[in-house]
Amino acid sequence: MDDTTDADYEHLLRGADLRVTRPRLAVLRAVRRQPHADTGSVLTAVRAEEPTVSHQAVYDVLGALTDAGLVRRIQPAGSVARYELRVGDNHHHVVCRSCGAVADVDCAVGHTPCLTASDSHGFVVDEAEVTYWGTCSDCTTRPSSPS
Amino acid sequence: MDDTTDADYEHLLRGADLRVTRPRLAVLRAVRRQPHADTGSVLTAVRAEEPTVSHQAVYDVLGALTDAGLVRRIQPAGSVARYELRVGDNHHHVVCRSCGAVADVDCAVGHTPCLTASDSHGFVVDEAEVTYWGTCSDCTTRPSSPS
DNA sequence: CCAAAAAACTTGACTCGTTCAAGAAAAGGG
DNA sequence: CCCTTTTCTTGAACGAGTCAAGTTTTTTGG
Repeated sequence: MDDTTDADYEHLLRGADLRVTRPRLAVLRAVRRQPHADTGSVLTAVRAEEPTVSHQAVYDVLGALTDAGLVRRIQPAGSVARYELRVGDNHHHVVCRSCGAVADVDCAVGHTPCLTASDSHGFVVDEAEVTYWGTCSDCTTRPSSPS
Repeated sequence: MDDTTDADYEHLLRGADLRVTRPRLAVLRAVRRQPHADTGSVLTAVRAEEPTVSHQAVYDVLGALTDAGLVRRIQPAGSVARYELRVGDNHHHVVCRSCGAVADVDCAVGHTPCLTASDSHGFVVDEAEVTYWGTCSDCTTRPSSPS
């Protein structure tokens, strides 16, 4: 399905004027394997392959990749920062109020749905982010039982 | 424009089965005066009227009022929690990427716009939150000049 | 109006995601 | 292969928010 290789990630990094390093490749692999992973999970996953990578390196890498537009950072209210590789396709997220699980949702309307705000108070708007809130199927089935 | 009195707030609180206390009234007044204020600002504003109120009380009160649906908590990525009195009218927010300023935006489509996600992966969705990202007029005029 | 029960508040310590700073190591151009 | 720049390691620090124990206030019922 997604057989992206390290060579592909190299091209991505170079195209963004970023040096190719082992920590960065490991972070990209980790985020691909676990979409919506938080920094801690990425750190754990990275260290499974590269045991010497520091937590600060992961913060730096995720920041650099986010600035370069190679990964997307989301942060639903009440959650820590989470990262994903799907970028530039205007998709949104459903978040479970009870367990915090996140899933992707393709935009209902198709393209830049509610993008044009009626009155944006002088703001120059460049993105509309939609977050759906609800309860995931696990939490619906098994009410009030923390993971 | 908004001449809500303490008596009105009393009714609101009692209607939500919450006791009427000086800290709660002070918090409601503070949030009315400064929509989108963060907890720290609310604390400062409250202490101008009630100097002995603890920071924990403000956290408790804002939590209780949020649970009761009397105030709404928003938390754009990269920001601390902010609170507002406008509740239950399905409005959204524009957030300035550079200075973090927040303004209200009435829903472009009118009512529950993108609410129906195309495929919600088994989630039971009860709310669609829209956040517009951009640059406020101040930051457009005066580029890269921190407040 | 007073007392008892429940809810709310004060105080102070603490957690944890994230950032800051200084120096060491690695990447890439010449 | 060396030099410059970027990136990474190490370790301390910051700050929003939470936890816990004990006191005060609100409310209800006598």
